[in-house]
Order: sequence, then C-alpha cells, then structure tokens
Amino acid sequence: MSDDDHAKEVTLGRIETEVALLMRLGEATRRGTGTMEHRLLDRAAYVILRHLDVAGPQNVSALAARLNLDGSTVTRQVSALQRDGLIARTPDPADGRGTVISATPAGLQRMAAVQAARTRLYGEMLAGWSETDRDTLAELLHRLNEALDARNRRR
Amino acid sequence: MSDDDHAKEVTLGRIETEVALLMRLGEATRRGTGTMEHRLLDRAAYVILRHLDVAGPQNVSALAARLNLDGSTVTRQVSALQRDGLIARTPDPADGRGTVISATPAGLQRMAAVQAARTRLYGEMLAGWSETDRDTLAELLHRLNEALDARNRRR
DNA sequence: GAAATTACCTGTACGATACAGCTATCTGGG
DNA sequence: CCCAGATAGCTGTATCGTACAGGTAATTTC
Repeated sequence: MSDDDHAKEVTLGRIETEVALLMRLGEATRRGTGTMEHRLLDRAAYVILRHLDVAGPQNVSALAARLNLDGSTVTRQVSALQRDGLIARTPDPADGRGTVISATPAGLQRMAAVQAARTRLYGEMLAGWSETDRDTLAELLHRLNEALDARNRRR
Repeated sequence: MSDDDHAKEVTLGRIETEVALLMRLGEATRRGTGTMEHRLLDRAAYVILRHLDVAGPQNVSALAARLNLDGSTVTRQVSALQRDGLIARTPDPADGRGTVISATPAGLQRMAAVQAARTRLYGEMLAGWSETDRDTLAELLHRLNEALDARNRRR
C-alpha cells in the first residue's frame, strides 16, 4: 500500500469512528434531555413533522419511503401523532386507498419549539467555534448525508 | 437580530438538520446491511468491543460510564458477547464485587472485520471527495463529538 | 463494626422498528 | 368491461436496545 493509500485509510477510519461516536452521543443526548423541551416530541414524531413541514401533506407511503422506514412504522407513529392532535389524516381524494397526512398548526408549533431548543443547544455547544468552521461542518455533513442516502437508495 | 446573528442561526439550524438526518441514515444503513459483515455484530456489541480494544479490560461500570449506558444494559450486552465467545469475564482481583471484561481474540478479530467493512463502505461513499475534505470532515466531527460529550458530562 | 455506598445482576417495561398477512382499492391487458 | 395483479394502509407479532427499580454481595467510611 502506498503512503497515500495508507493516509486515506487512516482518514476513513477516523470518519468511521467519529460517525459511530456521534450516533452514540446523539442518542445519549436525546435521552438525557428527558424532561426538557425535546421530550415534547419523541424522535420519529419530530422527523415526521419536520418532513411534513418542508415537503407538505403527503400519504403514509411517501413518508415511509422518504424517511427510510417501513410503512407500518409510519402508520403507528402517525396514529400517535394524530392522537395528540399534531397531524390530521384525510382521505386522499385521488386514491381511495390513500390517506393524506398533514401537520396541524399545533404540530408545526410543537415541532418548531423542539427545533429551536435543539438549535439553541448546538449554539451553546459550538459557542467557541468560528463561523467558518460551523459553516464547513454544515456543508460537509450535508455532503456526507447525500453520499449515504445515494448509497442506501442504490440497493 | 443582526445580520451576523441571523447567519449564525441559519448555520446552526443546518447543523441540527444534518445531524438529525445523519442519525436516521446511519440507522437505516446499519439495518440495511442486514446480511453483510456488519450483521456479525450488532451496534452495542461493536462499540463495546471497540472500547475494550482501545482502552483495555475493564469492569462493567467503567464501560457503562464511558458509553453513556445504564449498567444493566451493559450487563446484558456483555452476557450476549460472552455467550458468543467474544469477551471473557474474570473476577476482579482487586474488588470482589467487580467483574473484569476483556475482549477475546475472536472478539477483537470480529470487531476488526466489522470495522474494516465499515471503513470500506465509507471509502466507496466518499470516493469522489478530495483528501482535504475527508480530512476536514474527520476533524470537525471529532470536535463536534468533543463538544457534545463535554456538554453531556456537565450535567 | 455498623451504616452507607458500590458493583453487578435480574425482572419488567417501553419505544422504535421490521416483517407477514389482511382488506380495500386501483390499474392495465384481454 | 372485467379480472388478475399491484398498491396503500392497517394490525398482529417479534426483536432489539435501552432504562428503571429492586435485590444481593462486597467494600468503604466513620
């Protein structure tokens, strides 16, 4: 193996390590913020509401596909959200089998509160960072996610 | 709010978004690689073996504290690993209550295989990236994790 | 040396998820 | 136009990772 290949290998190993660590820490953080604002919304509920916010009302299958989840999982999550009044189910006028899921104002408001709390948290954590570094992190994470997503969809 | 503050807010929001997305994609990837090498080791097993590898034999409490997990969780994970011959439990000579957990050669080898498979995966995904970008990503992720960890420990 | 603490284990519960199977509906080839 | 197959969503069931509460044994503290 050339020196270059070796360096590349090392870097990839570091990325692997850091991503694994981030997943663990992220989980722990989510759990740890138990009684706080975060707890208003469990994980899946948050991502569903978020997606409804940016992508608009849509049916269960579309949500499942977009979020890489099984349809049954989304069905249950959506049921819980409906019970709490955070989303509404309406029959799909164009397809009798379908149900269109839309976020309610209460749902969007709740989601925005959680989002704000999380953003604030990142603000505290990254207080010592330069704006450039924060920007670069956002950008590289975005590209990493694109790569991961592309790879997931390919199979 | 000044323009600068606003820009900062936007960046933090992006970071929040991307981290959330990464967690989802990471989960999906882990699940998706069902029949592959990854499956040889479920998530917690992998991190435990990894930690034993870098930090050496230690007792359950130390592992739990380091991995931000409840002691009972580690106990069970360790039991499963022991059943599979990947770790060994020995009584702590210095403390009759304690059990020292150490990775077996089989455990280390299995862990290394998973690690290699994951690293290879990152290599494929990030094939189009410059070495500089990969390096920067590793570095920024590392710093993000430090920040997250510091914040978790503070409370 | 008794009281408080600690280490680990076990029972139990919960949340998120997947897969298999069901029903209702839709769609395309004859 | 009709039926065979596909699709949308729901429900039953199983698994995994995790936490919390409670128990027992060993250790530390005063």
